[in-house]
Amino acid sequence: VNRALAQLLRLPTPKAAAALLGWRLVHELDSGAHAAAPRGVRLAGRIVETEAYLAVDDDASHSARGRTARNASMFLAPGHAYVYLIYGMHHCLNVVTAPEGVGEAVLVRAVEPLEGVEVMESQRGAGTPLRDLCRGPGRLCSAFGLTRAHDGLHLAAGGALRLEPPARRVGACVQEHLVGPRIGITKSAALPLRFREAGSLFTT
DNA sequence: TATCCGATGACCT
DNA sequence: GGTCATCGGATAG
Repeated sequence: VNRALAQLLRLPTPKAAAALLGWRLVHELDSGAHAAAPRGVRLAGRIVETEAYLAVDDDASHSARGRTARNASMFLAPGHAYVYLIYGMHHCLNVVTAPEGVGEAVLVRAVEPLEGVEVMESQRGAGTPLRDLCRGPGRLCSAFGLTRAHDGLHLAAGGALRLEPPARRVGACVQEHLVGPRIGITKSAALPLRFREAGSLFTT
């Protein structure tokens, strides 16, 4: 459906992770689903931090020990969402990459809030600083209302949850990104597979 | 069936 | 910088 996204997701996963910086994550909430959103609301954020998880030589990847009920969507075709529960209480959103059957994905670690900030605040807790609304994979899922119910959805199928290309304004595309080790893992911890926008105030 | 532990976040000092 | 909440998947027995 989205040619640019399909093309991006054909890149090797680390390159795709870097290229997703600047893209927008969009979630259109059902009308009436939230008190603060009586007519339906569009939540949107600009991706500023990602991590790549690979199918080979990556023990930190959920796909490292094969396909299970939990990680099945990681093996779907590129563009699907892989959403999982971590530490029994937080959710994390991944964008599936690599051809169908190959378990690779990009973890979306942080976005810069663009639209629907009031609803994000209501879902994250009143008084949450703007900078903290979507800084961290669990926080952004909380702000966007993402759960296992969104696991396996396709992000370029015109549904409520989708990715949209960077806006055509100066600075919308990420000019420069920083590369470093991934966060919160113990296995394959040294691999340089974390990407964040240089200078962003909204990264972890 | 039991045990271990994680791609985290909130709150404390 | 440390602690803890909280739970389901993976693995071992």
